[in-house]
Amino acid sequence: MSTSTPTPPPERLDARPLYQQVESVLIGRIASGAWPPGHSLPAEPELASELGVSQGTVRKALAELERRNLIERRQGRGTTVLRHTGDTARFHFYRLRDLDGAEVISRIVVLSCEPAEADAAEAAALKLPEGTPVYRLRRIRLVEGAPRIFERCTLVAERLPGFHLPEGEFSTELYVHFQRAHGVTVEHAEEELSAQAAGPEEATLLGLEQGTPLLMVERIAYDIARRVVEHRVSLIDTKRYRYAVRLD
Amino acid sequence: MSTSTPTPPPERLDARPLYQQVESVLIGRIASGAWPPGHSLPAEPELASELGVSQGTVRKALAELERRNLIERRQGRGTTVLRHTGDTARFHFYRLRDLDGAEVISRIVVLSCEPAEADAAEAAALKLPEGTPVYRLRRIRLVEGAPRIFERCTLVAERLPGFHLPEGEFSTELYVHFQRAHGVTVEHAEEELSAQAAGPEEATLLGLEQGTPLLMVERIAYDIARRVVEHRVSLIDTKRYRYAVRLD
DNA sequence: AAGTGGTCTAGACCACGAC
DNA sequence: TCGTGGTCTAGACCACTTA
Repeated sequence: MSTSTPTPPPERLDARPLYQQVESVLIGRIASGAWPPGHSLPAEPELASELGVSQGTVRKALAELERRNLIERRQGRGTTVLRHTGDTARFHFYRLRDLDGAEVISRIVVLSCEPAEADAAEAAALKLPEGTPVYRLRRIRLVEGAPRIFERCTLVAERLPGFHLPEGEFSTELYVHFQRAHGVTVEHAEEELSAQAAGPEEATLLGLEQGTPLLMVERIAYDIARRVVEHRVSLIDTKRYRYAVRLD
Repeated sequence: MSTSTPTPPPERLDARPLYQQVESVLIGRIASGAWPPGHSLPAEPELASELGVSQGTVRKALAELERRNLIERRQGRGTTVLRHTGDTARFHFYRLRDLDGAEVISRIVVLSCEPAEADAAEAAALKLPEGTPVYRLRRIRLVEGAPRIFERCTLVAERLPGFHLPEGEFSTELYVHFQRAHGVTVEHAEEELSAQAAGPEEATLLGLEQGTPLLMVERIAYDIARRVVEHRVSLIDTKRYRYAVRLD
């Protein structure tokens, strides 16, 4: 018989490298809540034998999860699923700095919070059909007592069923609340920046004259499974602040 | 004699892991020009035996260089030092997009280019002493024929000795020129964004009324050795454009 | 002292690209 | 066909944390 006939596709449904498959399994356990924030993962050799791969392959998968800020690895202590604290949420998603480069501390005041259906603009931004159930939030951020940022947030209701703000808790960072109350971890976001003149509403709320230049930041936030969670428009008075970016 | 006395510091001048030391050696060869842009690196096993480490250690160092966009690795072809093309320079350092998210093509017009000494503001931004020799550049970027961006660039003369723009070549991306003419590769940059009202000069050059909101981008650019190379202030008319950022 | 992740090695095999 | 980088394994030893 012919020995030159190559083996036909041997039923492999997994063209991806092993370490990427391991990565997917681990992400699934985190995203599903099987391994909630704060959970300690099994040791590397244990994971390796459970999944039937070598420790090196597990390590490569864990390294990628660490790069994505989903887990924390510490020599001697083990590997744990990262918890969104106010600090980490701000560190990753709050780029405002003062003129000396120091982090800007702000206090949040919620103006309104109500269920709604996505209008045309929101639907386009979220890439969801018009009329999709959402929650609309309007907030102000005060820096040293003065209103400097006006935010309109649109939350995807399907991702955050029964969303409501904790009683009297106005100042919680949204992403910390998403994780605690809904098990939704915001992993990354895309932003588009431009300069806009303050309109009547912004001018009043921020105590500025109409036409004052404001930095407009339009954000779309995604969860671990890369599903869209939120659309947010922030209008920032940057007279005394800067939005910091690192390019590489 | 006592066997419990630990060996005293055995003359180790290299507390860092081996793969980081390998990384430093390779970066040195690139930064020094020994391996110029486009150069093909020795194969991994060859590098390993030359440096007296295992191939795995070399691979870990190369992975980090690849992450920093200094080299390109291709299965079957080998590893080469990356060359700044107009495309790569723009991809990494030019974040402007139109309202559909498509890249914005611009044509550069140089208004002025002259040697000078750093004034107080420039010195502070570059973290160099006042009076440090620099070159000052003023440029306009035209999008579809219309002036949309006004840039003031301050170049550190020490990094770019004898800097001058190629004859008649007004439209070259600066970072491509830096690499070709001076062997200086810009690796990363830090930017601070704010909204500013157009002043008289910007208004005239961009054909706007004074007071029109502009996006101000202040950039500091660093070379491979993380030395400061350039300070740049860009004023952008964002009526039809957005500055795109990804957070993670 | 025990257990964890971090480093380093050695070697097998695979997939891709150039010749 | 050969040489390259990509994947995967197995195992040794180190450094850190906790108890």
